Amino acid sequence: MDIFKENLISFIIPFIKEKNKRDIDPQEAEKLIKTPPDSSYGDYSVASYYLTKYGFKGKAEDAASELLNYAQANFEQIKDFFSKIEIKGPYVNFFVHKEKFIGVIVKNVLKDNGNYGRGLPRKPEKVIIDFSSPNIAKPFGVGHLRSTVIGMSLANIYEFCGHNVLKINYLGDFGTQFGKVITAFCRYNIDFSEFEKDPVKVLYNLYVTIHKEAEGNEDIERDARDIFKKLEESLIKKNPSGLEDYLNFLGTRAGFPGVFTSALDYGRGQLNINPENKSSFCDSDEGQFILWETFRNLSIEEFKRIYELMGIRFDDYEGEAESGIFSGEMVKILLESGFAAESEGAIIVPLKDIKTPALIAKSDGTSLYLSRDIVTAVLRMAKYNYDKMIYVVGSEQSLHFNQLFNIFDLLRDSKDKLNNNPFFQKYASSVSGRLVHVKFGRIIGMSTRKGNLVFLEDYIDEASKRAAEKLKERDVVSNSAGTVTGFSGNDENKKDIFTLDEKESTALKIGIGAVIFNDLKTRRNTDVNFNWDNVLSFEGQTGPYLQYTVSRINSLIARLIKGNDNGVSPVENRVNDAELNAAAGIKETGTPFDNTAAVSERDNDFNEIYLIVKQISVFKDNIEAALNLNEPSIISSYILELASLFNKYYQNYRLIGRDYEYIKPRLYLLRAIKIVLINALKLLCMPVLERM
RNA sequence: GCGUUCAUAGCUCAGUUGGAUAGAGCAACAGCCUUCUAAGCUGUGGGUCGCAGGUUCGAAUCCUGCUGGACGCACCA
Repeated sequence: MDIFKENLISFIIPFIKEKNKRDIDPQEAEKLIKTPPDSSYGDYSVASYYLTKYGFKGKAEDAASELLNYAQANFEQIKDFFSKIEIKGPYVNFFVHKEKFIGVIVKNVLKDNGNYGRGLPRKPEKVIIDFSSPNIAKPFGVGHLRSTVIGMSLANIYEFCGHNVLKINYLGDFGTQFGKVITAFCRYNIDFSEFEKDPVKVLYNLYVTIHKEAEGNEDIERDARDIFKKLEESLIKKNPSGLEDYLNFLGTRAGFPGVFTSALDYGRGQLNINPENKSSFCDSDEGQFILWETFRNLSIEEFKRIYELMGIRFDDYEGEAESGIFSGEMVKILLESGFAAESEGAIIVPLKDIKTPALIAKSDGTSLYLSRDIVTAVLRMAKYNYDKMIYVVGSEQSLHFNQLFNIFDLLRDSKDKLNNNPFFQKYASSVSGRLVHVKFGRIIGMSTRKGNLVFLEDYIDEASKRAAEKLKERDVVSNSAGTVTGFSGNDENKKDIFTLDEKESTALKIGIGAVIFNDLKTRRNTDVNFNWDNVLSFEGQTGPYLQYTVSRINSLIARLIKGNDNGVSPVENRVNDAELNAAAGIKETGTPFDNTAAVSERDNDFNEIYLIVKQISVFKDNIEAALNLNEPSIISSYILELASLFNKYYQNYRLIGRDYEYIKPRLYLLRAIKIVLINALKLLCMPVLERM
């Protein structure tokens, strides 16, 4: 919120208090202030419909004219900030002092720079964001991309708003599916040279093949389950400590041997498996365990390479295996305390709101997705004592999370039943109310030409290739004078500005930008209709458009500072407080404003500049909305609008050739726009380019 | 069948949480580069906000029903 709105809020509070005979705090009063749909109506408005909720009797129009009378009588109090008040039907519209508004906002942006828009919550929370979470032995597909970019963006947003964020990648490294992969690995012939080159792809193909074969073959399913059972048993045997000791360890962080505290601590497996020694791995439980470790590590290395490429970082890698170790013990506790019951040989937790049984153990006693998630939430509570934990997972898993959350509600509501297991009770009963499922829609209709799963890397490659083509097109521009190298002019600045390496990395960043923004631009809950033409078009509401806008501002600023050949003197490249204040028309001491505004209301570009600055001023509000709704797309829409406003301005008003006094405040404005664009792009994990 | 979720321009989507005249981008058409990067800008056309009721000063937004789509529903994750 800007100081103009703050001023208005404290201005109307006494009025409402008097009429309402009741205290009203600023947050409540803020809700009365709306932004009119068109700035010609004013900058802020109070719709009198709302006033009727505060003790005003009669028609809204009458309340409006009462407010107008009050405002006019006391105009003195706000005259530094507002220039005009108008009434239009039931609306009372306030017009800010635009020159001052521009000055103040631009100055704030330049002063705060990378921190512009940053917020400080009343109470910083410890927030765990669990996202990406790919399955090992499967390639990183576009399905995981959504979780990855939404999660990473949310992490950035929470951090920017002052919370303590922990980014966790919860690897799908456990379960019957690995029984299947091991079965397949041992059953089929492996092309080991291929396996060395791209192990994850080989493992994925094995999984696909065995999955198909298993459809008409009960034996394969059974074998896979058996192998998984032995895998889980081996893991438990290797980690003999009980849940109680482990929770105590996590709670106190005392030294504790034996159990993994991070997925990266797991064994590395055996990296030189070959046709000669393959059967020695397949034939023993220990060997199969080593295979599992090996597949895990190969996958993690592959994931890390892709994260690196996209600029994604995690604070911790965890794995389902860690929770799998303790799943059996947890189930036992829930059975003894009466939360769980046996049903058809398996163990379930009966829930009153959800009919679908919540399965927490299979009939063979092994763990399930749900049971591992229960354990994980408890382990993390001991480890981190989080205030909030966000799962960024597709909406198709809503039922799973509803079951999970309902189980923790039960554990809280009937926590006395856990009295016999205080170590478990301590953590499990406080989980409820802190878990959030941030779900997102599916990506529909994405397939390769062969109709298969699209690998993320191929997707990025495709986009980068397209970007490289566009960069190349710009190398040679033909015009009426013939063919010229280097954009459309003969300015030395622009000739051959890219080395070959630079061109390649630029194309890659554009490609990544296109891919990421395509996923973050729509509200996360809607399914994304995938369409190659849409993704590979870089015009309009796209990532490259935003990156281009930043590059364009850079280029313009550089030219303004340098001056040009037409005898225009260069503009000084100085930003210090005195300069800023002068540019903003602000006196540092005494009254907040003086009468000299740097951009004048008489300038023909004034209104466009004002609209840009107005958009800049609501950056923080948008970040807060994005945080409250866990919705990065709010920021996407926001910068698209800002970029569009700038591009319109750029196209319609020319700066080069104007005199110094005219250019200077606009140079500050350009810097402010750039700062906001970059801050926003960073929140969306978009690569920022200096030039393109 | 039960549950979750969605339906806004030809296509892809916004829509300030119930407010002023429903907005963008693609695509189509007509323009704008010897002067700040045309991945841009300007203009034109394009709407029964799925359908029917209800709630009230006021509904794309809230409630009910219907239609249509997506997803989920016992030992996968």
